[in-house]
Amino acid sequence: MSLLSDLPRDEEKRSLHFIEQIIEEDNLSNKHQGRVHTRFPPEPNGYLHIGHAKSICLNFGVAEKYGGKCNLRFDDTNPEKEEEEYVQSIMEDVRWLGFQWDNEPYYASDYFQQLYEWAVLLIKKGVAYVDDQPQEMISQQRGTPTRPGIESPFRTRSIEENLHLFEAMKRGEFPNGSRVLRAKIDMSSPNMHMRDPVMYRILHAEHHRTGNIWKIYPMYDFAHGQSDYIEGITHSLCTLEFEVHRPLYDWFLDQIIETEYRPRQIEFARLNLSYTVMSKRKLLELVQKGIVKGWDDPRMPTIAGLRRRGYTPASIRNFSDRIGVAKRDNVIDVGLLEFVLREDLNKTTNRVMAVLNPVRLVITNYPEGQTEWVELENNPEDTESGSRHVPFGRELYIEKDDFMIDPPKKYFRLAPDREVRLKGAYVVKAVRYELDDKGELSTIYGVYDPETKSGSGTKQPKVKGTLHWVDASSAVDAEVRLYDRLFMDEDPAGHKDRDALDFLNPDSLVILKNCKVEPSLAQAQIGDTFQFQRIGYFCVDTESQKDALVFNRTVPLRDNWAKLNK
RNA sequence: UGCCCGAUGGUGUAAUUGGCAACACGUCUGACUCUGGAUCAGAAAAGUCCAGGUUCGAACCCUGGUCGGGCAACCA
Repeated sequence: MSLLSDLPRDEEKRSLHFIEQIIEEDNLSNKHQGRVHTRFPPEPNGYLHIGHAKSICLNFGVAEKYGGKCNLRFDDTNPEKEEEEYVQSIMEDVRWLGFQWDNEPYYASDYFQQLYEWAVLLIKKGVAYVDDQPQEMISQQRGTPTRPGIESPFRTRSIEENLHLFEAMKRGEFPNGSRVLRAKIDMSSPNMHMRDPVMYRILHAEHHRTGNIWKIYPMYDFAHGQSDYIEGITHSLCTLEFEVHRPLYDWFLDQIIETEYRPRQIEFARLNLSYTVMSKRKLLELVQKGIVKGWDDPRMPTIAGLRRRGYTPASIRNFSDRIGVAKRDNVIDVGLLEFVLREDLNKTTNRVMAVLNPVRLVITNYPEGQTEWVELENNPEDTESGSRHVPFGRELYIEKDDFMIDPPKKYFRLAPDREVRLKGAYVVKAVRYELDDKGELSTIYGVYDPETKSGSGTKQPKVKGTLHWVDASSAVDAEVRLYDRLFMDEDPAGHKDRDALDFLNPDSLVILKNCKVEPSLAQAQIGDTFQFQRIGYFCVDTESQKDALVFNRTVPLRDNWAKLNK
């Protein structure tokens, strides 16, 4: 009978977060005739980040769950900060995450005329007035949280004068900052936002959509609720810092609404991620100071950065799902983000062989000049993925870390007189090694057992370790960029006396130029993702070229050996 | 020292709205493994910010504190 019983079984069992509870109560009481309409309202003044992703998943997710709609609305009421470039990137990011907004994108700027008319209405009702005072004066008169404000001398202006002045403001007859339109509410309200808030300011600036038509622009508070109202939004979800704005949101709506319908603002806690910063201001600073290479630098928590890093839309949606929605401040361990990423990539990406820090391994009893093609599974987690053939020869590259002259106990890899399995090929034993003039390991010499070929069916010796390798004669060179967290502090922006930039991780990017990858990777396209066997997940960077491959490390594999040695 | 909001294992989120505090990540064992990955089995870890009260029974209701966050842009 109820909507509840229409939900799929597993959804039904899962407990509802507080916003879903509100929606279901509204549906039960038929508040909006069962209608659910949300919106994601970014200001186009920067790139979207993982925190926005939470909001996107929430707004679109809730709409989808209850058979409703979700609008994309650009909150573009401040022409001085907003740009078309950001509009484009935001649309791209939302689509990439896998969401489809209802209709065309909406813009608060589409409502400028309507908003203006409502402002005139408020003046006529005697609840808005033009203030001629300079900004500093108005700010002074506002008082403090603990001391009431005082009323502006222009507060009692006649309606006619207000109308004329506001008209003149609109016509552009006054310079920036010379006058504002204010709501006449209560200068002694304990809520600072109710102390005659500014509704309109004069801005002789070019707007990215309306050009130079408007000389006055509405403030957020005078635009947002009305925009929601115009679009028929039922549940207007925003972050906690807008909680104190809610009385004002409702007050403006009270002035203009004649219908029973009205949107409701509901606040939830924004996402905080450990070891990173999330404010647009800080992110912009990282870009402008050249600490990262741009908004889409793979170390950035922006959607664009995560995408370039190799994150999948599904992993971000799962993440958003697992972190939940509540009202208490939170700091999510970045490890959770990495967990959902690996969870997704493990199931979906093909395994390939790549040696990041190569050292030569010569198999002395393998025929010189011979190459054989060994078969390797593409993805043991996905039976559909098939297999491929990879060349194997007398000279190979293996990982420097996979050989130790004097290994500790529990080291399962290659060492003098020790045997390991070369993945998909043979068991080899190291017999001797050479050092270069700097004392660095240069070549390992070993012997293989022809009887031990993978898949040959003969009974195999037990070896402790399996190594990845690349055939030296056919290996392809590649550059690999190892990314790590940008900050070494768990909460870089959370220190009163220190700047987040004090905690930068000097090793957040390590570039490896001499990597050897299996020949099939020569065909890899930008954006392709792989698991480099035993190392981690990697993707082809946007800067990669046909004969100058560049891979980004998306996230390393879990590594118990590394943990043991910590 | 005004107003608003919040407080549950290390982290995050639950608790059928007053009925044995659960799930996930992380941590630690062990099994398995031609990825020290994955998978599987198990363990430790909170007695719900504090103090009172109501109740047969309180994480949940009441009172008073404590701590944390937000609010004084012509930003959103």
